[in-house]
Amino acid sequence: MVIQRPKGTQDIIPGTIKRWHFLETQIRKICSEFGYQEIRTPIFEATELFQRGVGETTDIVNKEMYTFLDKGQRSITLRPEGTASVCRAYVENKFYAQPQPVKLYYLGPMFRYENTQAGRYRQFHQFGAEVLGAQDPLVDAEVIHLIWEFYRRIGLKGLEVHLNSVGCPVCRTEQRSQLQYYLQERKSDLCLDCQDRFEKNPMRILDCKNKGCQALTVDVPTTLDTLCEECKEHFAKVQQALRDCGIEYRINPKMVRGLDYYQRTAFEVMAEGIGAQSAICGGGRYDGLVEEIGGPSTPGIGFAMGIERILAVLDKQKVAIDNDQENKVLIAALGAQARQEGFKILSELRQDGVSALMDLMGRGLKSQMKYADREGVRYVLILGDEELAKDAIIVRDMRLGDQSEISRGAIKKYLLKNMKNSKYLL
RNA sequence: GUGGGUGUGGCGAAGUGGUUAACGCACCGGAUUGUGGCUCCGGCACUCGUGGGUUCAAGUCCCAUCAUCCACCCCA
Repeated sequence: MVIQRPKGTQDIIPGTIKRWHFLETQIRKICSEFGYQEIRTPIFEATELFQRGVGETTDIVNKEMYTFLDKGQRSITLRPEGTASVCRAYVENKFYAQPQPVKLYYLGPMFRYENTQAGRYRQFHQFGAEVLGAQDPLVDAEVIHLIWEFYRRIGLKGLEVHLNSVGCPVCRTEQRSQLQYYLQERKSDLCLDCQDRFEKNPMRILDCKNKGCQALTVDVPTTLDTLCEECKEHFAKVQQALRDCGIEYRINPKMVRGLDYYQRTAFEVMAEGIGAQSAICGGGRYDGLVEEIGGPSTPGIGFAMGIERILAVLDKQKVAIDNDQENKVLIAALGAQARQEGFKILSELRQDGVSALMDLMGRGLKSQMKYADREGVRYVLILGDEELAKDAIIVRDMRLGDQSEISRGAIKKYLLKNMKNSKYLL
């Protein structure tokens, strides 16, 4: 039997890699402009990092991790997200001793053992950024601004930013008791998941997708109703700063993210038309996380976006990615001697930085022309016995459909003169 | 983890029990013995996802299994 790729994985093949390159280029560019430096952390980490960082009550840790014992009996996990690793690296490399804040971004594969569906894979890719060491609400706005500007640049439209504040540990206590008090009598009407959440993580009942639970929680005290004074002020400043940089957002007091580490600001970006998995970006503030994994008390905020989902929206909105592969040259050689000579010319052109091809299948001239046409080649250099004898070569311009015979030594000069886009020549 | 749909050549897609499994696209070659994009002609299938079973006979029916798609849950 043919061996297939594992469930939920993909081969990113030449036909689509251009779109990845486009996004990767835009990501590096905007991060550099906003003052973020790339960090590359291991693809696998000690399992405990995610248990403590992401949280024991989350679905990610409970049922979605790729965990195994290595030959030294260490429990290892393929990273399901990037934030915990970045925080670990911040502590391990003593970034807290550098000027703060430390602004980092990452781009790479993540792994979650889930059932696949549209926009959901087991190996998927995230671009994320984190700011560590600053609690100023302006930082929250800067991070969202980066996201907003990135989507604008790559040409996505009609996205919605959902914003909320889930409070700090102080308001969380109040939130929890008010919520439990309110729901106490109707606990039995909640879905089974929510009955479970009632003790473990009552806040998550707020964004349960179950219709019955939603009906029961129409008037519940939300995270915004129970914010402490400091959190309230922080949230107000974040909103002011967002308005100052022209970002449209929608407050959603029932949005609670599924990772335990979030505090205060939480946000998601939603897109339409790509199936049920419409969140293309999620993030928030996690002021307790660095300390949780053993570092000094350090505020932090960040986001992650799914590359595959962005690509899905780009496809859906038919955003054109420009193609910079132009001005190719193909050498059409006829006969053994011409092939040998043609190969020499090919290598010389390549040394001059010209994007050049040659037939490698022993095709006849007609087929080589066809091949050139399909490869989008602009110039075909024809070399046969006749040309060999005269030390000449025919240059055919495929777009104009005309051709002329020139001397072998004049090839480079001819191409230089005619190729509009001279970046392909040294 | 739960529920539904699908699985025929590189891709798309007929065929629902009975001779050598249509067709379209792509690919290769020819018509034009040294010249592309159009046209015409021709070529290109060891396993109809895999493994069992029913039957004189299965791509067509049954079971299992795998993959894939969609949805729930959750998330990027």
